[in-house]
Amino acid sequence: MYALVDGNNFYVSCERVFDPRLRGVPVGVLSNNDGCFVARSDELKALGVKMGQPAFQVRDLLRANRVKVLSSNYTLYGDMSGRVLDTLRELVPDVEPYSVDESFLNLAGFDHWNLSDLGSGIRETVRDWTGIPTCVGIGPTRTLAKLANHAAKKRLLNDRGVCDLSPPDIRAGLLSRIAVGEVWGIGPASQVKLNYIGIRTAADLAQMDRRHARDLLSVTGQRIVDELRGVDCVHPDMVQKDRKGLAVTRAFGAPVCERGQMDEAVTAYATRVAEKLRDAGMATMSVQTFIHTNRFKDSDAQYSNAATVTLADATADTLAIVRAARECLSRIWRDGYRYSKAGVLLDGLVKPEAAQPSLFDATPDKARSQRLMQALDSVNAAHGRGSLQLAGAGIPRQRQWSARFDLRSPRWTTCFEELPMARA
DNA sequence: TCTGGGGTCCTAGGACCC
DNA sequence: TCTGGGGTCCTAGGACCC
Repeated sequence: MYALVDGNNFYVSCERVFDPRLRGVPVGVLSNNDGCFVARSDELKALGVKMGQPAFQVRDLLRANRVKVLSSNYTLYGDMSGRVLDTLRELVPDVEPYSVDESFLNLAGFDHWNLSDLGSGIRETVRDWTGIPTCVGIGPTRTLAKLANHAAKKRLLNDRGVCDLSPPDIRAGLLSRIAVGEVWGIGPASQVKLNYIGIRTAADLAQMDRRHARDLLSVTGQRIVDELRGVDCVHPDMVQKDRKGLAVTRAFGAPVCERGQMDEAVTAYATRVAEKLRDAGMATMSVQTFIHTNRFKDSDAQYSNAATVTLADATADTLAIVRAARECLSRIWRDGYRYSKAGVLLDGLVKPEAAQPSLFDATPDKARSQRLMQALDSVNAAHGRGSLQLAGAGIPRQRQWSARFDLRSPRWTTCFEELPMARA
């Protein structure tokens, strides 16, 4: 059996832990650049604001209903996510983190427990220890646990925030009440295909011929059918593997029209992605840079392009990655456009020790590079990210391209200057 | 005026080889 | 009119996830 524990409106709940004024009122958290809603409280959902909806489209609604709108505070959410994970690990030995707000628990060894009670206990403990409300779904496979979690959130069986689909009869009844598009792995495109042949509910999909599912939706579809029937297929993405790629991509706070500005942005993104690379303990063989204009502005001339540099030697050196990213940019840059976004992507990551050395030893002084990167990382760890950076990344306060976070809450848990104050 | 970011897997098709 | 066969590897693009 598996349980899926999922934070309710996670980003909103993180904000509410530290600001009681946000409780009981409509609250929304915006994406980077204060663009789209990425988290909504129940009150905001009730007003009809959709996931991913651009904020400017609902400005009047937000004002009329005095909606509390916040920029995203990823530092806070990351820290709270870690606290929830620590709590879960106190309760169950085998925890598989799945996303910032979701974890699967492997309940092997809990056979003699009442699983509903176990789920309730987990909810209460997480709530008490971290302040984060969750829902718990339980089922024989991860796909069914995920579906159970959906049912718990929508209160399809009860309003206790826990849904246990381990009894087969309850499972069969519930699956027939859930649209096929709610099943984990069935997105809009697959849903259209399935509906077209008369498959509308999760129960219909569970009864579908496996081979037919494979023809229609590839092996992924076949796996989903098996999982819905209770056959554990261990989703490949659940197995802890080394990361394959890394990216830093950002929309600009204001359009970029000058090469110098773009050079700064690409340098800053490449610097950041190199930090993430070293943090993951990996090295990269290839660096890609892309730039594009605002596709939503029909009145603007459109341009989009990307270039890739393949390195002779796997590296995690900021200088080498920045150099490659800027070389890519010089190949794709065209004057005369209003660019809205750029990104630096690393692909084909390798463990540094497993990297195949180049025949021509392109980086003869690896030790020197490593010492330099260690020095860079330790200064930035001690004094905050960006304390020590390449001159080409521009001066932070003068970056016209950097994203807006006008409504960001304090970093309550990770920054001494921003700790919450209590008076007694 | 204003429309996110960062991942994974799968498949088809091209390049290349003998 | 006729224009090998059968591999492998790599990449781009689609679909999906949160």
